[in-house]
Amino acid sequence: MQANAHALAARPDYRPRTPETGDRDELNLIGVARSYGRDQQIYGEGESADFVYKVVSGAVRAVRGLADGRRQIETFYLPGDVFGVEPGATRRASAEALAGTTLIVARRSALAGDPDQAATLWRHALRELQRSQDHVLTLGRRSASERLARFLLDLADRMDIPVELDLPMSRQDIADYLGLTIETVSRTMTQLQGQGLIALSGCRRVRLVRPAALAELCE
Amino acid sequence: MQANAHALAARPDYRPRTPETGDRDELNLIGVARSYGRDQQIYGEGESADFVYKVVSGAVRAVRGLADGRRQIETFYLPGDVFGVEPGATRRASAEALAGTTLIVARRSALAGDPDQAATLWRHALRELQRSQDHVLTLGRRSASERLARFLLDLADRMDIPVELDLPMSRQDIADYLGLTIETVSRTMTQLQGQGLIALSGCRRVRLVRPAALAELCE
DNA sequence: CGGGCGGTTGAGGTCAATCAATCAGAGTGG
DNA sequence: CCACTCTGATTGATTGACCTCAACCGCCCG
Repeated sequence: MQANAHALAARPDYRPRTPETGDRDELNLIGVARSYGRDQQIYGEGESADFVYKVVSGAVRAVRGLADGRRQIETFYLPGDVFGVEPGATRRASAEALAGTTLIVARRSALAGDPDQAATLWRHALRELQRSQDHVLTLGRRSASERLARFLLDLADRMDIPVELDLPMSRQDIADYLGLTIETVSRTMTQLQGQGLIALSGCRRVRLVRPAALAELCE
Repeated sequence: MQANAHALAARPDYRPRTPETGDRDELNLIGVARSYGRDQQIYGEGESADFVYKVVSGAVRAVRGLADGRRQIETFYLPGDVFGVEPGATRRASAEALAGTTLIVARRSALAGDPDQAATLWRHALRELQRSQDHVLTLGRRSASERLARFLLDLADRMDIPVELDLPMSRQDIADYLGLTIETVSRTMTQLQGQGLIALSGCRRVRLVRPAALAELCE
């Protein structure tokens, strides 16, 4: 259970992504808390989309798979994030806990009535759209090191931890998020370390030594 | 001016993208019509986001540029599509007409009052999120030929033209949308033609000869 | 006929993928 | 405490898909 589970304060940053939106706003989701273990599925592709979720602690990945086994992680959800709103009635991706994770679960239909909650849900969805569009830019036009630099900065920003971060996901997850292979992620990580931009202590613990230089990498 | 400017009928398809959402719903945007010439900018990155738009005829690209000149097209807007809703107060991408294009323009603030229009706007945004997520999957995990096949099928589906389609965009636009170079797009196009999957008559006119085989390509 | 623009084709280079081996850490059991 | 194993991460060697640079083509228009 971490301190900054939600209500992250707005703050200046070397790479502010959404200066005009302030920061994530609170959705006081009325629902029950549920806990999930490592790699436990929260819902699967094709299931009916009856619930929305809010991350209290832990982290979640949204995954889509191709028939031949290729896998793309669409996004990671961190504490404070709301997810599970779909355009249609069924899930377009599956959601899986990265580690011990607790969520608040609410019926989607229960939110439609409250205009306040509906508006907040709307803002969350637009922010997810924004994220997805950033992701498109990253996958379409960036090199491996640019992708990784961006990923680390983004994660640090979202977790509200300026320099020292504990990756909640495996190398494979990072690879599937960035459209790379696990080997390339690993190589690029050590390469960034060699350039003195980051420092690794154990494969999950990353210190951003020169965040400004990292930011420069992805312009 | 084409026949199917909006209100595309729901119909079975070899690759239905959103069976449960039916098809795009009508937003009777109250506003003025405006016309734009080829490559004319509708709005630019960083400008304030006061208006929303609906495509009546023609087509629009949403573009983001990196400092070194790399360009990513986030999406194309076709007749019936609504665009211009942003998470924040400023534009995150610029919008440019592909050819002669007419739009309906409305103040965003004017829509907030009408709950009906707000709900439709909400659905459009969710659909755009879905598109963006499909785009992520395409860019992250697909080969050049898979990307192109998917692009052509998607376009045919959206324009409601089963097999014979007139591309409203240049090779460069396609390349910037698919995260490829113009040369690779060109080569892949002739390769698909060589395999008998498509037929080109002039570089803008494409006939999907074996759409099922194309669909198979992207599984 | 010549020029310009968008598209195609070709040759060679590069970056990330693939294939394969090794390493590090966590957990288990003797 | 020390093997032993299992899983995830790293490193190395090679391949291959796409990019880069460059020439050429075809069409439109003056």
